[in-house]
Amino acid sequence: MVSIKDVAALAGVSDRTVSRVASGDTKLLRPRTRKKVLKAIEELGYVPNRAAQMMRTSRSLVLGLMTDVVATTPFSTDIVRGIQDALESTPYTLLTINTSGDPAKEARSWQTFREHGIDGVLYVTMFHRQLPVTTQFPSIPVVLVNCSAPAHPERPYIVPDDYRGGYDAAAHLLAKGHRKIAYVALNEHILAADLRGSAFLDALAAERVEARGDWIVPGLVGDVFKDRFVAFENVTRILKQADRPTGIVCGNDEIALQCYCAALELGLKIPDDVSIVGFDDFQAVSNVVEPKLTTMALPYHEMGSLAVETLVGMLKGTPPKVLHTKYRCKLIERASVCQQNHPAEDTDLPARLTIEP
Amino acid sequence: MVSIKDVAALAGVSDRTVSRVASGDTKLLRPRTRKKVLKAIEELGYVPNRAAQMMRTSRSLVLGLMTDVVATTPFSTDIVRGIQDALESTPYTLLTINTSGDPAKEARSWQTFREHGIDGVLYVTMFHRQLPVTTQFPSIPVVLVNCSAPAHPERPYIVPDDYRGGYDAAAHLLAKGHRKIAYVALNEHILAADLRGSAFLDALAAERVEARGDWIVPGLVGDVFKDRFVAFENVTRILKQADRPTGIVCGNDEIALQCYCAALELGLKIPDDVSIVGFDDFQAVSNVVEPKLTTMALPYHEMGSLAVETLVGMLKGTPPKVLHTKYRCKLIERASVCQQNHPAEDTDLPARLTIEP
DNA sequence: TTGCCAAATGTCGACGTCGAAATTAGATGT
DNA sequence: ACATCTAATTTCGACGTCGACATTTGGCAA
Repeated sequence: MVSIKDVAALAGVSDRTVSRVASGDTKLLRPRTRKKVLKAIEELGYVPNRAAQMMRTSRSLVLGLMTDVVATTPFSTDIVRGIQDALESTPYTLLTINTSGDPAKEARSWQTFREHGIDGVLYVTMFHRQLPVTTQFPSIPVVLVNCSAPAHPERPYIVPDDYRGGYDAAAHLLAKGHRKIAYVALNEHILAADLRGSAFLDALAAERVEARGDWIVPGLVGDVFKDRFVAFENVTRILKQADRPTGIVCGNDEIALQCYCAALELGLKIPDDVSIVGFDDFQAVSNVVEPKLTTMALPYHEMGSLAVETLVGMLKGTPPKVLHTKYRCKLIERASVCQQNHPAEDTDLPARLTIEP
Repeated sequence: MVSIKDVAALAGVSDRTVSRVASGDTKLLRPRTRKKVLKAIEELGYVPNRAAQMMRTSRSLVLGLMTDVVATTPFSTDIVRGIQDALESTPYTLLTINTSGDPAKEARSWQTFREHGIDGVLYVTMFHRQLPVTTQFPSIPVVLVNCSAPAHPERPYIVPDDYRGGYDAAAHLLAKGHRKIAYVALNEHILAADLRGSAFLDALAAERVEARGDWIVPGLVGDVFKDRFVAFENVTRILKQADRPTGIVCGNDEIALQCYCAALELGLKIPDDVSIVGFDDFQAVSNVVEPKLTTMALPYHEMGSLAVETLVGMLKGTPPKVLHTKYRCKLIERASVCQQNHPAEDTDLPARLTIEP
């Protein structure tokens, strides 16, 4: 391994001078010396040794990415992409560990991070959720992404605004004139399901539209990670009714995909007979189905970038401006929703609606 | 930072003894001493310092994962999962860098790896492809995954057997009695498209089944990473013909999804009117569409594991048993293919077929 | 009890880097 | 030419660990 000393010998200067050149310490260096050293570095193919730097400075310039299954799962890979993209403009590198959601493995991972002298950690979960109070964090900077830790209010976190996203998804159908709207929910064990579900109800209530109980059905059942899709059956049943909804809000894009299958198999046209709104903008589905899916995009990429920005800021000593961020979702309008000119008899609204602004 | 010396002081032994305990060097240690040191380690929360270890031993116990976009793309995340799972049983950790396919970034990444004293590298591509001859590798152990480097025949690689997969996919439909089979191809710029495509033709030829030119259509067009799906239009056109195929082999599962949309919209039943075989077993699609998709699974997880095994072996000094591995694909039978009892008039086969075994 | 040997533990130094402090080179003014 | 001052460079040492080697300990046979 070629070290700073080899370079120094070749360039005819002291090792300390080489160190200065290598770390871009331009101020106290004569251009002539600098050039001489640069040439020697080039010639020998010298690369600084991070381990040695770290021993000296006790900073590793490595960040830890701890995920449950995010990094290996299709859905939230955009968080990772956002993180990596943002890391580009920093001196940090990323050490990735996947815990598979196993607490024992998580404990071991923290230890590994400590061994590596990780400067800070991005703790990312696949589903938007609250961490159990038992979750412990070591005393290094950590930014939570897609999850919050009620037991650790001092830890910054970044989550999507699922409530608002759910609200806006329903509102979109309402704005397009739909009044008969079904909702196919995510797995009830997920926080996002709760948020989006109650937002759906609130959005309908705000417009004085009835939320029919038999039109609110689960799309996924069973334990998280072992759940089963049931959207197809449930939606098929609903769409077979003579009086069927003209629009469906789905808990995610896979559920929307099952709705597509159900609707199409029944000979219904999308969006004319049924309009469908997805959630997640999971491109492998949303941009492939025909007609293309209108869906609520989760701001994963931005969340990842913001997380890096926040963490790097903390490492510089700048506390985050906003400790807890709820990132807004964005509706991606494609072709699965149409304007609904609902005939009078379809709208079963209280008269007072007419005096609404 | 609590070091080996602090522990030594507390336990009343020399630092060297602590070092031995910490590295699990059981042989030359009295159990009593060991226990004493272990207690001190526990008490102080000592964690070995990898940077120091590395300086001493000049091995980092870190592997580099260099990807083009794999880690951030839904399709081949199983490779990463396979890698991470296999890493579990080794002392290695993973430093991840994503090059976005940018050669400049790739060069920088190699440098970063060198700085970190990476012991070996897993070089993974999203698509099965051949690396251009311009691709350079530094002189450390590297295992290529999902790609090969004709210019570097000494480098081990692990790729899927796309040809055989394509062959078996077509053979499956043939075995089920289908004789009128269409093929919707991947983007022609991808190596896998080539392999699977020619395998399709060979499989049909082997059974003396005609491969109709107008039933072989692209499913994706445009530059890789910027391509556009055209399977829907193309398949719709084919399925509208009076004489239409009873089975379709698809270049991947997303193309299969477009076939679903096309077939269902035309009022055709899957699998009774059209049987469909996908490729990739991209679960977010294959296990969600209704009926569930029969598809050729790429052995991504196994490829990742084998890559780690190979690399770790190389680091131990064991050269890989097999330098270049083609991993077999596996057909996942679900519900999108049915037995086809083709009437005599449908088969337009040369008479000599009757004398085939 | 002594002597011997293997087992157990200790001492020392170097890995590559950079902070602090010390030294030298170069510029400026007289 | 010389003093003075700043800019540029060098010297020195320590970070935590473990390999090589040195030393001590404990057990056991004579």
